[in-house]
Amino acid sequence: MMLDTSFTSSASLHDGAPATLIETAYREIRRNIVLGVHAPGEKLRVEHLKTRYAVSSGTLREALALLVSDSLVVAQGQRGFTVAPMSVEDLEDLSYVRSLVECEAVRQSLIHGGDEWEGRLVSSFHRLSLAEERLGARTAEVYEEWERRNFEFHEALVSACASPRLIRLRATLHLQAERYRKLSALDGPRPRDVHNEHQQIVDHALARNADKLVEVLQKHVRRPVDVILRSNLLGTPNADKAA
Amino acid sequence: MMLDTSFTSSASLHDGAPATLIETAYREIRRNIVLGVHAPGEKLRVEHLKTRYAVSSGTLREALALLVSDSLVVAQGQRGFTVAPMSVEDLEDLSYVRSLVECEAVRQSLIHGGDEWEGRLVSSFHRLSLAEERLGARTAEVYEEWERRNFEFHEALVSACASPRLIRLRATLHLQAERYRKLSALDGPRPRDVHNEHQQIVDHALARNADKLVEVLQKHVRRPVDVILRSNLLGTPNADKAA
DNA sequence: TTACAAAAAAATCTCGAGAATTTATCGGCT
DNA sequence: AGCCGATAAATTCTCGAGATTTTTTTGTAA
Repeated sequence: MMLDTSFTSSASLHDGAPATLIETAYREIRRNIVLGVHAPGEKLRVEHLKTRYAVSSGTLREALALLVSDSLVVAQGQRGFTVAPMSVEDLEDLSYVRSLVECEAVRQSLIHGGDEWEGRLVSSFHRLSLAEERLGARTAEVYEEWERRNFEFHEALVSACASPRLIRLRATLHLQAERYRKLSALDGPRPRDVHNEHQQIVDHALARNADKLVEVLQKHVRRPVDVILRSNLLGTPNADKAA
Repeated sequence: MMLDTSFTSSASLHDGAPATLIETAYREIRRNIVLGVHAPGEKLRVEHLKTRYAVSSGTLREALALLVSDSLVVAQGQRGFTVAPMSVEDLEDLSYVRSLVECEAVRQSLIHGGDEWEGRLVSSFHRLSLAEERLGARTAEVYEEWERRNFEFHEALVSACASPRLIRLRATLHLQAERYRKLSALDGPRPRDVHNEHQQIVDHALARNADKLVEVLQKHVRRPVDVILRSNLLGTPNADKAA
């Protein structure tokens, strides 16, 4: 059958076998959740989605189950599936855990990384920079390509970490942050700042300066929190507390 | 229908709705994987398992998908499901990540924990101690009850941590370690030592001595590694290196 | 004897329909 | 008017059979 998935270079989670309908549906739904087509908190009714994604209920349920393991969908027995809600609290929590995991992974990567690792890092940074220059276009395709290369850059950064678990965990958390990142990009898109941060990351990494690197990385991870808090996107529950 | 699951007090993952067949199958299979009924690396053929667990293929597939998110089962598209392999490397990796997560969660718990938290901790420790005294019996029921209370104890320890994600992550990792813990219990079961460690954990926690607590906890988490390495359980790949 | 290729068997993946449960609607009562 | 229970609709959960793919077996040739 071989559906055209147009996912030739996607180095994403749960890959290795993009040939099943489950996998295809999984990716498509995940993409639509990240893009906001399926809003946070929205109920994902199997009966409706099966027509949208042109698969049977069983297939769809399995795809949704995969999304549950990514924490992008929540399932409550006998009451169906729901898009994972977004909130300031969740973003805080996510950023906190990300910071913990990402920083530790980077430290390990710095210890074990050799020449090939540096090569991968520089290479992915270069490709990311190229995508950054095209961000002015503001089309969905361009943004998604940037997002993909951003993922690959951060993956390369920790790729010398000796712990497969930590690497996988980092990837999952990175994916969860994507929705928030996209939200924060709506407000103050300062690609220049982001580029500078990435540049600093590379520099400190190549200089093997772990403490400086972690410092920048922490700020980098927390950036969406600050942006979203400041712009008051997302209903801040205690926004009226200032009164 | 309401099958008798005999899981009355199980405070486990993916709970909240144990009323579906998927959930029931999920728990049963998980239990059998942890108990070693389904050996590491073993292929989980849906056609065979559907008779064993008396559910249809679709239901079984969904239950297996849930186990994939627990990292107890690995799925490779178009080639079915397999019990996650066990190895010294994996144990090292798991213990490393567990140590990272568990220690951070405990530190947070120590910061935020109040009187109710101390109450939960003392209470769960007491119940765990009671179960420890019965461990001489060496029956499966007694061991499983101990394992359950051990889980609850460690959960209570981090229960004041403000990060839901970190708490859930800890629980997942704890579950993954269960197979190795059971294996290490086969060799040198020194319940007295384990009890002492738990006692120290409680003492340092109540004394709010974070550094000491983390120190003990790290040793505690790494214990199975030492035991399994020493007894040479699991095929140590370079065991013949000593020759 | 070993290697290679085609056929057979087994297993997975996929589907649509039926049973059980939850949610919404409507009528009656205080 | 507002609340509560019964009926109806919608949705989820579950199943077994059929289509694809993978694995094993078998036969043939070098």
